[in-house]
Amino acid sequence: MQGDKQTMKIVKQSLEEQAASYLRELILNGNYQMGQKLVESTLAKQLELSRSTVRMALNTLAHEGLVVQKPYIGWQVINLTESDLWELYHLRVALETRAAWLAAEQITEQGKSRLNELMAYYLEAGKTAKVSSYQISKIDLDLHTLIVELSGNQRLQQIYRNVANQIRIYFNIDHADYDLEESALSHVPLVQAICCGNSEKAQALAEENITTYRKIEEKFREQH
Amino acid sequence: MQGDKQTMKIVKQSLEEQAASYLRELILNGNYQMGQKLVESTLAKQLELSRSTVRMALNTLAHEGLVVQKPYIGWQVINLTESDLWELYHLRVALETRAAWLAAEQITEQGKSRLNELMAYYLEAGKTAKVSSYQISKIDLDLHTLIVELSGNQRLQQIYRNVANQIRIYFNIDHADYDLEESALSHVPLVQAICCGNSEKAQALAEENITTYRKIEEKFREQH
DNA sequence: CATTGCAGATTGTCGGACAATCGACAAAGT
DNA sequence: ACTTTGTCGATTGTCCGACAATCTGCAATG
Repeated sequence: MQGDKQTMKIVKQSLEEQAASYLRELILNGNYQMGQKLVESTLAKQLELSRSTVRMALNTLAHEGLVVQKPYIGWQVINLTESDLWELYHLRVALETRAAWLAAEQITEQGKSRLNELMAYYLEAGKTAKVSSYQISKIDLDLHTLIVELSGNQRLQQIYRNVANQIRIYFNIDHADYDLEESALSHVPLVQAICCGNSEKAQALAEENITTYRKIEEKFREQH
Repeated sequence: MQGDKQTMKIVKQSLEEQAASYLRELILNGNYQMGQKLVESTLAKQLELSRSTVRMALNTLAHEGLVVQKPYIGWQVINLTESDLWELYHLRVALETRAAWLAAEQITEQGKSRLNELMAYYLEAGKTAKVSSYQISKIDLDLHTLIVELSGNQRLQQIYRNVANQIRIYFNIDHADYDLEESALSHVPLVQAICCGNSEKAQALAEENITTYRKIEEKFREQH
């Protein structure tokens, strides 16, 4: 009634969406192993939903690339291969470079503050110590996700989210140590370029920035 | 039994897939208008399938961006707005530039011949006369689709297909005349760069090439 | 030892049922 | 006249149960 916003928020989520979100989190948090079988009827009992609803949720996750469906055999959590990582890496390059360009092109004051805030948090965290690649990838993805968000392109954002989620699955099983501070520092020029509205430079830096992650891809190749 | 390949091909497509393909073609060929309502029960009768199966097919098309679903209201063919075209345009840039880079990076003899073959057909068709944007977009998309295919990145290919399909919907209602020959000629340097394995140049040319299509986007803006 | 055939498990598809929600219009109240 | 409320039809959301189609593994067969 007053000027304040009403904080009341009605959650309107279909059961299918809720089931999909639930399973998505389980997969992303590593509760399921890569390639693990998911049986419709079993999940239906666990979630106390009908098989149809579970099936639709799995369908959604399949479209997001988190699970795969083999006809008459079943669903299973995606099993990332070497070539999958290669594909995801190049998709990231394609999407993030354009996102950085767009973000720089139309950056606002609000956007700048959000970027700098997250960057500051990133740098602060970097001072602590070496951490697992899981955490480094999380905070790194947060920053890149923000850049994608600032691109203002919802379709790009949606696709990027799916790509990023698939990458997160891999980082769940990679527990090597990386230097978080070095990672944080390498993002500073990119953030600056975006805030300055220098789109060409932002694009180039974004590409260069991801290229450093190629090390991880190569490391994967050695292991297999 | 002999050395020849057996041409026997068992079609193994679920009813859902068949329904999705059928509806997809209807939408892409302009049999439905943008924003038209699609009723599950009506389609189920038409296709002689159960509502569940139709629903799953519509779900697939929704993930592809061809239809949208509003809870408790229904499904409808996507209604492309100005901002949708803007999003799609930049997605094309992001995907195609990387695809061109990748294609040039790993082009094979077979790839070269396929490219040159299609390019020759393109140039030949260009000599005929002015044609509608529908046809020009079709043959143009064919070429770009081939480049994306030659990138060897299946995920990129999949996403590009969805983006291209959404763009095709718009070209169904844009019947202005364009110069096909000019369009064909503008692609020659790109094809050459890819065949020469000059990835950086191919990337730059791909971006420049799509930029010419910005005219269409601007034209759309004027109309609305 | 290779092939065949069978049984169990799981998915693919269907039809029906009922609740939940939406849009629109009529009815009621001020 | 205007707003609010109630109602109704249409459509989707969800569930259930049933059966066919298919895959896997293993036993039976030759």
